[in-house]
Amino acid sequence: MSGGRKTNRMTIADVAGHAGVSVMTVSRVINRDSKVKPATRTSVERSIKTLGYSPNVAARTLAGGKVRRIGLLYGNPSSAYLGDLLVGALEAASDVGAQLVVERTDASFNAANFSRRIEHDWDGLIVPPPMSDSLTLRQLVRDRGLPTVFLASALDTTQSFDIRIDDHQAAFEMTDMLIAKGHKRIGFIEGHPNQTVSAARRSGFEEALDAAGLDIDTALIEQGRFSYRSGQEATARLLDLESRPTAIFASNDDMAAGCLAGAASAGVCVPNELAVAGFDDSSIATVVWPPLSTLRQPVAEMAAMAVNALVDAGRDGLVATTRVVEHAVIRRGSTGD
Amino acid sequence: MSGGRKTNRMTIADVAGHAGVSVMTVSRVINRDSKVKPATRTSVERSIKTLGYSPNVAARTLAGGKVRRIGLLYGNPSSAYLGDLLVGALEAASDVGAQLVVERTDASFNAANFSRRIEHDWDGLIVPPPMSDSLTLRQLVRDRGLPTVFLASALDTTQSFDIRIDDHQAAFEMTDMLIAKGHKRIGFIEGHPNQTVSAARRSGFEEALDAAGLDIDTALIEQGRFSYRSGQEATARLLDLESRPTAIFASNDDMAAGCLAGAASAGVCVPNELAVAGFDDSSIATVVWPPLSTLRQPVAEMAAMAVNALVDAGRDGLVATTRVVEHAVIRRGSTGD
DNA sequence: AACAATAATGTTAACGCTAACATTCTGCTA
DNA sequence: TAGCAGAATGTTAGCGTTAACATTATTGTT
Repeated sequence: MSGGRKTNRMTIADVAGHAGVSVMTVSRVINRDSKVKPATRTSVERSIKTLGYSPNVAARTLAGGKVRRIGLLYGNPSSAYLGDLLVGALEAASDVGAQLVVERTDASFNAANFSRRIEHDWDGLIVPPPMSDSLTLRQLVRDRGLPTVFLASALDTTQSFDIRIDDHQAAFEMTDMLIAKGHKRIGFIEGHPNQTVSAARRSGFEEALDAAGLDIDTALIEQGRFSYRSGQEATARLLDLESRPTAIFASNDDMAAGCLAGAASAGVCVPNELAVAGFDDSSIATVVWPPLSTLRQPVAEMAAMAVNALVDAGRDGLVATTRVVEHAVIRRGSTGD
Repeated sequence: MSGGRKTNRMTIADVAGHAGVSVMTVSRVINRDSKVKPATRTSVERSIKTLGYSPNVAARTLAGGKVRRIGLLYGNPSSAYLGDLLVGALEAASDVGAQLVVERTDASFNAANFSRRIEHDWDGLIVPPPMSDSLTLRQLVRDRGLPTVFLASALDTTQSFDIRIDDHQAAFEMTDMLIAKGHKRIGFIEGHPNQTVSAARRSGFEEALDAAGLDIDTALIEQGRFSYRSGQEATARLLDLESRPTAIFASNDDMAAGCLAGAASAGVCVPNELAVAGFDDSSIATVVWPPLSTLRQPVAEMAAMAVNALVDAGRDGLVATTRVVEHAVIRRGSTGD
């Protein structure tokens, strides 16, 4: 058996030896201390990679007197997202030896209880949707001075640190792709009215039509709520129209999946008679048939960025900015690709 | 306020001073070591209470040489599971001051590279499905003496530490529920032939029919692969039969969702003309319409149990056992509840 | 009463890391 | 080219706790 209590896990000393520097230099690299020569930093980073080293949280906490605890609010019902999010955050956290503390919260979070958590449990916070659209929450963390990263909100703010994709542009590109395939009557299922990304995606859709010289027919635009059911119902209505759309662009994958079901029960064959596109590239996209063409946002990377931003900001606090990351149009069977 | 992280918290030494004993005696009291005179124990406990002392998790884990770093293999494509799993594991880990290290692995994992990780990166390992069915992996970790918990495998082994539900019994109960609703012709969509739970679930299904005095009609049993598509296709075949089933029990929720789609395109109304049941209570279950009746396994708790088992076992290694946890039949719209 | 056992307690050295200070390089001035 | 400021790196000393071993009480035995 493993008997020996002395596990030979990599320590900072091993890395130091491998890189031919002192442990302190390694520590500086890990902690993003500025006073390290780029060449040294690179070499140390290579050693870290080679040896598969990752810092020991307990030791850092003990020695540093600090706690690098990052809270992550979750409660996303369409929670394929959650898996990706956690994986990305966890990987980044383990690289820098931070601890991830997850917390379930619904929209009606309790501000008092929340304050206590801020006080005692978190040194930083990551807020994914739908909570990232909460102005109350944004205000609260700003007041309390808690470094916080908001994910995937289309809120137009310069007061907080946000990481998101360009939803407008993304929707534009997806619509453009459909137009390029020859579709002229494209249905659109809008997202939940409470979430800021909904409007951004819709405006991207409309701009693309406009740019292609196509009319914006409001009869083809249905209000959804980001749920499978709402997508299914919206589709039923769209397929009931005098002149049916030949494509439907749903504002998320859940609704696109609902759309597929709606098409099936209306006896409409996807993608031959109807092209369907989703948004998010969540796990549901490849679980349905045909697999959904959709728009990928790099959820895991965004989470990793959030962790790194918080860790980097440790000393000086987070500077309010919005980082817009790359998205990608993913073509799959539902649009005949 | 929250700025002052350098708290003058009580340490074990303060308690020792106050009680007039050595730090080690205090440590023994805290750790419930038997070899402490009752009088001493009482006195130390009083001092602890008086001073409001509570042990420092970081220092304990550092000094204790217990399991600190727990690997978690992921790569489950139907990854609503992943979110739950990570949340459960993360919560438990943060309670005991353990560190979670996630790692993506596909079935064709590289044994050599894996060994290195065992050597350096993990003190314990959690293996969810589908990897938990890998005999190769089981052998590997056993050889290397790495404490490992396998989740949700129906593999019949006494050699490793497993946490799972009773798939056979669970499938039995679900089937029984359908029978109780008056269904006499129940279709069954079996899981992927590579995964051990598939057979367990099928045998539970068959036993329930048997117990109710119903025939086992092999025409009503379709082979699936745990995917939406396979569920959809199996359903198409089942609904094509001379005498259709009035209910279909799919071995997981993905296939049940596919079943819903298959029913819709065949113009069969769920639940009026066909009851549908799934298995797992994954997030897809409540995302589709009607929401799926399904069988819940407490994924988050199982993950938490795994973390705790690994931490507890730190000293003496994990004793091979199988822990069977409670499942529950969840009734929702797809069976008319 | 003297002496093993055994129980109870104490001492010392890690655990892996970082703060604070110490030292050694750079590049650049005069 | 000596000399110096500042950048880069190194050294030392803990952080609070427990493992392992060392020592001292206590008990029972003859």
